[in-house]
Amino acid sequence: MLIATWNVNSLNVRLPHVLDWLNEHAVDVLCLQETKQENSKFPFQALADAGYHAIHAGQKTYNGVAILSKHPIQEVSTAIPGFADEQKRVIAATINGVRIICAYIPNGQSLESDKYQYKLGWLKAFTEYLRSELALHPKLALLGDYNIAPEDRDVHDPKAWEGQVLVSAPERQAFNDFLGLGLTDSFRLFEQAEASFSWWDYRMAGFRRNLGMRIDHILVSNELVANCKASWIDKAPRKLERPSDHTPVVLELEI
DNA sequence: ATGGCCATGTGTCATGGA
Repeated sequence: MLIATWNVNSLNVRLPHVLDWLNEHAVDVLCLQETKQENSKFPFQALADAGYHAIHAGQKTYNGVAILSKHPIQEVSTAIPGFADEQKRVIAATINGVRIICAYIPNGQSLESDKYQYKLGWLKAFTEYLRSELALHPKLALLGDYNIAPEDRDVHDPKAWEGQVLVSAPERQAFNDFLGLGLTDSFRLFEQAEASFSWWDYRMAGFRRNLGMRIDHILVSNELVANCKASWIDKAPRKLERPSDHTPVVLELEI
C-alpha cells in the first residue's frame, strides 16, 4: 500500500489540490497537517465521494490533523494521552494492521521563543507516547510535518541555518530519540537525489531556486523496514497555482 | 538584483508559519 504525508497549509484552500492528487495517485493512506479548520468544516463528504474514509482533529485557524484512508479506520486516537495540549497536532489509527500516527510537531519559531520551549516539551511527551504505541503496535508508521531537518543534507544551506530552529541540537536529538525507539527514516532506505526537500519558503523564490528543507518524514518501525519498497517526494503539487509550501512525501509499503 | 510570501480572523493590520 501507498502511504503519504502532506502539510496542506489550510485544507479549505487546498482541497482541490488534495482531491486531484488523490485521484491521480490513489494512495491508500494520506496524513494531512495544518487543516486549519474545525471538524464541522472538514470536507468529509467530498472525501467520501473520492473513496476515502477520514478522521480529523481540527481547530480554527491553526494546526489540525487528519488521516484519509481507502481502507477501514480503526482504534482512533486524537491526542497524546496524559499531555494537556490545546493544539490539535496528533491523530492516530490502525489501518490494514498498521498503526498510523499523523503528527504536526510544533515549529518553535526561534530558540529564544516560548514556542521553542513548548516544542521541546511537546517532543518529550510525544516520545513517551511513541514508546507506548510501539509496544502496543509493532507495525507502526509515523508520518507528518516534524519541523526538524534531521541532517545537514536535509538543509539547502546548513551554514546559514546552523543552530537555528528546525536544526538545533535539541531538536535533532529528539529526532534521534525517535530512531532510538526503533524507528527508521524510510526516505533514506533508498537512493535519493541530492538536495531533496519537502518544504520551500514562499518568499525569495524558494521553490524555483530549491532553497528548501526536508522536514516532512515517514518513520517506520523495525518490523516494517523489510516491507518498504520505495519512497519519494512528489514535487508536482508545489508547482501548482496557490500551492502549499509543503509537498507530499510518499512511501510504498508491501502489505 | 541580497528583496521577494501566504492564510487567517481579530480584518485593511497582527500573528504564525519555517
